[in-house]
Amino acid sequence: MKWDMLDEEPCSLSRTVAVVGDRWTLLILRECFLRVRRFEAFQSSLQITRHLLSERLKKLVRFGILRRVPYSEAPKRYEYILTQKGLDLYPIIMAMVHWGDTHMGDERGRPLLHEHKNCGKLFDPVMVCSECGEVLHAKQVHVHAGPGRREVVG
Amino acid sequence: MKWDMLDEEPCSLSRTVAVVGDRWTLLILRECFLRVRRFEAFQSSLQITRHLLSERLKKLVRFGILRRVPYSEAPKRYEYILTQKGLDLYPIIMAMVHWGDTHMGDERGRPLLHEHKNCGKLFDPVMVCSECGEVLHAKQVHVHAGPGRREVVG
DNA sequence: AAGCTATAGTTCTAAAATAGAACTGTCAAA
DNA sequence: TTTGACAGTTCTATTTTAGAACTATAGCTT
Repeated sequence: MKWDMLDEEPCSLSRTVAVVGDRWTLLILRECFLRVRRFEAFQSSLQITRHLLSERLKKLVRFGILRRVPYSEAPKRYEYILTQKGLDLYPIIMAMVHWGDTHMGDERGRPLLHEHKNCGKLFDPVMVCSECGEVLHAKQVHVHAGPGRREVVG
Repeated sequence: MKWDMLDEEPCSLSRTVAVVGDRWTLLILRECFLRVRRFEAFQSSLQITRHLLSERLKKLVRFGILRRVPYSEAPKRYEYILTQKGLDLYPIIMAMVHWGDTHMGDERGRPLLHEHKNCGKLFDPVMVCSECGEVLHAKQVHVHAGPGRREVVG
């Protein structure tokens, strides 16, 4: 499979993977959610090569996940800010953080704790059914072909 | 950064990314959740090269996400089955599917629909706070350093 | 005015990962 | 005895990534 075809597959997972399915992109997004916005800041906190950082930021802008916003004229400088489409990636990032907390921890405990401002408590993210509110488990879900399905499933 | 160090970073996202942060691994996991279990089945449905498929399956077994279970003696043949650790990746996969449904759809509609067996309805996955049950948004979450934090955040 | 620093990149070469195809080994069925 | 299914492994060519150096703009320092 060629990767430039991945975002046209009849599969929502493939299409998401086409955009955020590589290591650096996910780490860049982590920084975005931690309020990092500038080229140098991404570079020094991630130790990513400048070349790849430049590439990935362009791609995220192209897909509408980041906006490139000028913060200084003369010299022209820009920062990268999450769009709504980008903010909507939050559940993906949090699901990954939570899985890492649960299954990849060491004896030192969690690197970060998350507080929900609405209720004031430290929390874990939980995925529930939009209809009944119950916690979701893979085995309780049945998959149907939808209208956008062609030959490949997903 | 070297990728073999990524799973030792003091960051749960990095550690998760070290395991499932590449395109083929995520697509293989999609197939796992769609009940695919055998080498040939993965290969033909994904069009992945046999070399890489072999590599990725080994890695997923090594990290305890898949179990390699014999289903035939003479000739010895195995299938790959999600462990509990693997099943726990479901929220990540579903979050990606949902983002793709929302932001990467085309005029044909969704490729797949999901039915929750418990309530019988077609649903979307929603991420909520474990403490108060409210829907989570990035801006309502405050991040604290936890005990396992060293220098890098995440 | 000349030189240093900060920021945001681009360009180059070497190393690593992936694609694509062919090959191996085991056994069952025709 | 030959063919086919299954689960890989091995090989070369191409693409991607790493790592370092370089470019460009402008402010600040001496």
